[in-house]
Amino acid sequence: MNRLTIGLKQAGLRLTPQRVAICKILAESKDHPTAMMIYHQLLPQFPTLSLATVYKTLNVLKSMGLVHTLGDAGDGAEHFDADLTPHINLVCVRCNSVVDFDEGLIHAVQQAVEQRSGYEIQGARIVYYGLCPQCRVNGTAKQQESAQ
Amino acid sequence: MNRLTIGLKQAGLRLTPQRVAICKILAESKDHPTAMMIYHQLLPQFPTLSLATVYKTLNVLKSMGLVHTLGDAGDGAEHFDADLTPHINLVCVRCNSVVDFDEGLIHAVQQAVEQRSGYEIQGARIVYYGLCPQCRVNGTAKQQESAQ
DNA sequence: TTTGCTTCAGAAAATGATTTTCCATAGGAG
DNA sequence: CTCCTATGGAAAATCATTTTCTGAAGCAAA
Repeated sequence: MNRLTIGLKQAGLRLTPQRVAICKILAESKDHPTAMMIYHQLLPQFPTLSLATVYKTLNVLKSMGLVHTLGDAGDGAEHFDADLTPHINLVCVRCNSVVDFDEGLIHAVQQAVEQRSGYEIQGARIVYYGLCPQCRVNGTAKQQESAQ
Repeated sequence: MNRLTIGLKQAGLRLTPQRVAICKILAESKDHPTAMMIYHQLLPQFPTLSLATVYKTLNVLKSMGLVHTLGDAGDGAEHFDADLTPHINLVCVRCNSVVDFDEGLIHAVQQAVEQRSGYEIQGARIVYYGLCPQCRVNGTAKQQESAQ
């Protein structure tokens, strides 16, 4: 029972096994999964699981503001992030990995933006993309040819 | 002849009228257009223009690093940004508008990230989303139902 | 428990953005 | 002028995501 399932319950939605499982993956994973990744991860456990169910649940969580979307990481699919604390995502353009990164300065940035722009800020998507340390070293051929 | 067309030429690509026109729109527009928006904007001028041509050109520019992509702004389509200087994009979740915002602090953020993460940073996507001042005031119904 | 209403998962079809394929042509090199 | 490659356009293909429809629970009230 984590923040996500509690949120669903408080909203009056049913805690079905599928939803609980999806929430669990989101809450525990550090790799910012896509709907497809969640689907495959749960298939052994729920052989009849439908991708539509995953998408529906993710959209519910998103519309409730319980998860954020990062946009695609070069693989053409939407990545989800259950970590709502302001943080930076580092995307490697070669291996398509996404990792979190904490940088205290961004709190100040958000404050400044909020005050100077007049926007009512609901969320942020701070993504830096480039080569991760590992791919910088490997330097040569692409590790995965990407899914484009 | 702007930075984009020069870039295409230097890469040995032909400066066709279509490409020049697409570059022109990218270089001049402030509203971070999608492929579809560019397509419609050019249709009067090039009645036989194909969406595929727009996408191909945009992908060329993107792979050359001459434009950035912002991810979708809530309308399910990729938005392009020809302004490569580090800046913030503010997305209004109600009217789907995208505006630039300058905040000096982000230079320091990027420096810090680069040094502490070990990543070779090639670009950034810094998007804050929420309600723009106008939509905060109007408060009620959606202004535009999306740009499809 | 039984009745009736509402929500949900799943399958399949639909949608819509983006990409690919194929072909005729325009431009440049020699 | 001739060859060769890059290009635009039309149409088909892809692929992620959404919608529709249906039957099966879950829940409330009697």
